[in-house]
Amino acid sequence: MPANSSRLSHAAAPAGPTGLRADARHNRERILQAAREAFAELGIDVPMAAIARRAGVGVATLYRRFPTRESLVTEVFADQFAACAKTFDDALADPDAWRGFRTMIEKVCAMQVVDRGFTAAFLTAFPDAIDYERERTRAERGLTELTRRAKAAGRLRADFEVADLTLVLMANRGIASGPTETALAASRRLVAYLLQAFQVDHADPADPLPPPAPLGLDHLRNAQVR
Amino acid sequence: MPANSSRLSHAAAPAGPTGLRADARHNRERILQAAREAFAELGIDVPMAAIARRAGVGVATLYRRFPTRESLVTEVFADQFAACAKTFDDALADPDAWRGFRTMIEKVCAMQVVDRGFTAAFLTAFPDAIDYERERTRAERGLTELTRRAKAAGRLRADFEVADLTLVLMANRGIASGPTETALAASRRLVAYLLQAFQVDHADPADPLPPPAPLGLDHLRNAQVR
DNA sequence: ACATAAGCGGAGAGGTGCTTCCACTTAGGC
DNA sequence: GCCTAAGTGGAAGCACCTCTCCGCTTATGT
Repeated sequence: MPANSSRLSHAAAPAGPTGLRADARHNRERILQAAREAFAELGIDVPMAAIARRAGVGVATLYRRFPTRESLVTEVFADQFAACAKTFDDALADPDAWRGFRTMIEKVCAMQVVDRGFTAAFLTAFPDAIDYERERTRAERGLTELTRRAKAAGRLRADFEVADLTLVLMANRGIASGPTETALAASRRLVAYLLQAFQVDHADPADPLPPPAPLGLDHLRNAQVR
Repeated sequence: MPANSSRLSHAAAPAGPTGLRADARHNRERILQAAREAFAELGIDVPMAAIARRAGVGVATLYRRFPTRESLVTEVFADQFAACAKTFDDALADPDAWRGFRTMIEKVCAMQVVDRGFTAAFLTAFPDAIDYERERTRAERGLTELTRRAKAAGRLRADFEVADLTLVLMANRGIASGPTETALAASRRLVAYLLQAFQVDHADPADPLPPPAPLGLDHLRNAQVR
């Protein structure tokens, strides 16, 4: 690749961020699809080779396109993020503050169970993936607002903290093993219990909650749960 | 080792199950101690070599004494089991059925958080470790009785299922990452919420729980949570 | 059609953990 | 003190995963 620019007609192509050859672009898609499936089924730790095999390409191709596991995960869960963000927006748009709050929790927890690795990707988040950072801030803002509104509507107990949402996600994560159907049923029941406990008329002044743990969404990082 | 039994005075020794040479017995203790620490700090997946190093013995020694990781875990968590069993007994002995039920949950959850790998050992349980099986049956019986009594006392909601206790443990397991102090605080708060939801006066007939997931204590097996 | 850069796959280097083998050391009964 | 079986540690054989290098293939503009 000499700096000599006498003829650059060749490498021109679509020039955009997707300036890939047609076949390469196609392969990229296949890899993403394969990774999506593999992550969902086996968790984010699946060997890169397994993804490559499933995609029908060599490992080298995989690595060329996504130099790090992180970059692959980031890309794969991009739309999952979008879905998650949409969930927040929907919740915020709901005129019934409590219903918004409630369905938000229910939906996110279901997502978490159905697609293993989603949480890991979203919250465990590789610290330096910029987009994640942005999304997370956005998420945190939405959650705060949802909480505020649900309290204002007089349905959410006053001693509920935004950090408790992290608590829910972490707890729900513990549920996400075993066959999806079972896990989903378990998750639904757990969430139902928790939502009942979160309602204002269930707070018992004679029996106050222990202080909230200092948990931010980023505390799901050290995912070492086994 | 010729079958010739002309002089068997040698290999006699204490003959009991602990018929080990003094130094070997000593090493065995050191291994157990090291394993206990390692499991608690790093989880049950710590490399065998790490345990050996910490114990100041060679890997071979470790493997000779505990041919499988399972056998080591079984041995290490034996007393932890005893503690757990005692918790059940205490709970059953409490004249206040609800208090018994409640403190049982609180204590077990705390144990689960403080000593990672405890759950894994106890519930994930290697299917064939006989003692575990027995302990688990015993545990299940105790839990059933505790549940029954708490309901009879009119404090525990009627639609609570014994399987929900598994739910609590699984949820709590999701909490157990991060520094112990934080995890403990989080766990305490989660448990408090759940206990409130479990009380009879919080059940809302207009808003029934989703059906319980078919979870037995043994469903914590496929521990792949990450 | 052809030249050329882009793309490709597989082999293999390097790292980590599990488990076994084997030559050496040592406890402990005589 | 001596002898022997019991015990020991480290090295080596596997298996698995990550990531890179390199010679071959193929799309694509002219």
